[in-house]
Amino acid sequence: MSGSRQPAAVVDRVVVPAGTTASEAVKAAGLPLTGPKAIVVVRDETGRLRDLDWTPEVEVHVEPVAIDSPDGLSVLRHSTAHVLAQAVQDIFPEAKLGIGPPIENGFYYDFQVARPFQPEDLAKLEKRMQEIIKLGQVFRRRRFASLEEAKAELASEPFKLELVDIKGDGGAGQGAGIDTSEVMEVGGGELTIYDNIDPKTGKRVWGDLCRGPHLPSTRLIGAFSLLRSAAAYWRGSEKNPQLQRIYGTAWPTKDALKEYLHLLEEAARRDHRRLGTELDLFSFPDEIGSGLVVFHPKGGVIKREMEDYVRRRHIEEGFQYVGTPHISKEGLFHTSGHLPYYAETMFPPMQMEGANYYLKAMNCPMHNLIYRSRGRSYRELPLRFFEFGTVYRYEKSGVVQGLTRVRGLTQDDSHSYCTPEQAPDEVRHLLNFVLSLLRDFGLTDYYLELSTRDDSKPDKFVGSDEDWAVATAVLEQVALDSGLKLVPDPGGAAFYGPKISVQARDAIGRTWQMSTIQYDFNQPARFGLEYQAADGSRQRPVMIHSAKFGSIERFLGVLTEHYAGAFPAWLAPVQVVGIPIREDHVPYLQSFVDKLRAEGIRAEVDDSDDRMQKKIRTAQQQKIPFMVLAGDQDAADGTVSFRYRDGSQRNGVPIDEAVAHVVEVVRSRTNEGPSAA
RNA sequence: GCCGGUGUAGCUCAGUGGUAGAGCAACCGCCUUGUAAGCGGUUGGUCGUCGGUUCAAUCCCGACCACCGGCUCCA
Repeated sequence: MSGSRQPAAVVDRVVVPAGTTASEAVKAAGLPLTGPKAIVVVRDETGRLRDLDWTPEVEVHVEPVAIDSPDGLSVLRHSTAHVLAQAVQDIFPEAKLGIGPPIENGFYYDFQVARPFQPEDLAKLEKRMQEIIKLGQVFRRRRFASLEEAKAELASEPFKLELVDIKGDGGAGQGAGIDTSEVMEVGGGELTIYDNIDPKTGKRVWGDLCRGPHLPSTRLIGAFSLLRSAAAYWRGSEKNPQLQRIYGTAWPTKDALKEYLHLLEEAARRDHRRLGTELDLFSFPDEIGSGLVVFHPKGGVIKREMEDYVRRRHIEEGFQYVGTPHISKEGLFHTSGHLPYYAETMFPPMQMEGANYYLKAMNCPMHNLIYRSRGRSYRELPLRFFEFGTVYRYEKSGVVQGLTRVRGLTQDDSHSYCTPEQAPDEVRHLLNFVLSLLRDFGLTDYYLELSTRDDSKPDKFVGSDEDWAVATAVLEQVALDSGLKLVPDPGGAAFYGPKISVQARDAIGRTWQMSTIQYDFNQPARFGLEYQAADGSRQRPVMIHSAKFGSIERFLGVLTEHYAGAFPAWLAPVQVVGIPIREDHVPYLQSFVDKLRAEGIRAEVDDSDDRMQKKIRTAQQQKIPFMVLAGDQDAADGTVSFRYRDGSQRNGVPIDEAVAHVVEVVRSRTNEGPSAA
């Protein structure tokens, strides 16, 4: 979610004369030091952010950074995290400090406390934070003369000591994932603490090991809110103790905070789990088990429309539709190489006739068997298999979530077998195809991620360095050629090869990982896949895995949130509902609806004994694209009257024209409207 | 899997150590209506499951299941 971030105003550099503070220079340049556009830090000539009380020894040119710029917001949030930590230690003196970095739209701080935080605690902490902010405490940077000095001062903070020790190691051996640069200058040779000073007394009231920089004063924290608390493993490893994390958000102004909280509300309103119940789309019966969904008739309509369309498009793009079973003997997954890597996340095997059978967690091994079922010629390549393959994965109990993280899912999975020479074109073809499909469903804003091998963890990946290099280069080139933004994801590759994933932004700016394209040189070798080349020799194909939506279930969830349940007409479970003004208008509307049904439109008449206004309300709540009303007037004129979801109307439309209108909107597969506007 | 929270009617939620209530939905009537809730009535719950404490448990305790928020993980 990207909130109301605005691009930083282009500010001229200001000159800080030797021996004076950055603050004085900013002030001399006539820039604000308070208010919603306050300059809070400066960027020096090396690109490093500096506190406003930084006093360079020689004249420097610096770039003022405003509180509402991306960097300024990070500083604001980082400082707010400090205020939170101070409040926590005021109220819970035994609390030990973890780390407290800014994150997108907010911040968090980790603490070790005797008792996990309760919601009431957050309210108390917010109140204490308000007091601290009101005091206008000053953040002051202080440099430790030595590691020993730092350790002596931080003796009562075991986690901070650990961080200092890590630094003492020379910063080496830090694979465990935490960003120590948050608390200290990695490689910068500096160890600093920020003291919080009460401006009235000049006394130090609190302090925290931190690299900074910080706001000049807590007073600049315009608005903040603590959002939730949760446990988090120290330094990100489940082998370490769990600390209690408090998440919060902070903004330069109350209005900006309000706007962000509205966005969160909007996200909650769109939650597909809630809409799935309200619109009667799907449910997760306890009796079946966690993470296993059933689609109700209305959800089934959307799912079928999606599948029908996607199947047709695959066939148009040269894919051949195949089908495979849900279980297999274990040997198959040994051959493919999946079992050693994923045994823990596959459902445990069942024994039958002396063999172990696994529920399948991936489709590719079975597609490989189809490839191998007979000799293949180079003339067949690229050979493209596609299916809706339902797979089962034993997701840990704590991670199952709605449709986005399930234990049974249907992949729109394809595998292209081609020569290494054909691979770049095939990847390009797939990328264009997946983007066109996403566009067809109304997702038009995306960027790419390139997931590569982590060379420091060779046991997580199989294959030679050369093969990885080739595969990665092919994907990278295609990604670059697409012109889309490309974000690296080191270490994110599957064990058998690198991947491109498409991240799509939804209507309220959240991004979701959708399609993936993976280059795999491993499985063809493991399965001994071959084709006969033009010269008669036997050659090894490469295979390219691709899922367009990833999982049909998840994509339906994403679409539900993207459209807030108001699906485009072509996907809507009920496309038209007829609303009679009076009970005796039902037959008139029924004949209209029959005409629509003859055209394949999903239409019905609301013949309940509710009043017309109530029927409109019901149809609105069900987010039905076309409401069609008819009373005496329309019946006499041979017309109907449209009310659309957005409340707009088109009255007195002749029957045939009305039918043609609905049919046109539905068949166009437009993702807009419909509306009279 | 780990930490915390939650679990009462189809949905949203009250409630209490003495075997339960509202609104909406559903059903039955009355009303006959032109663009977001007409009126009345009825039905509906082993209070997530199992065990314990107690004369008595929906309420207290424990285990399990599920969901929510995170962490970790995500072929």
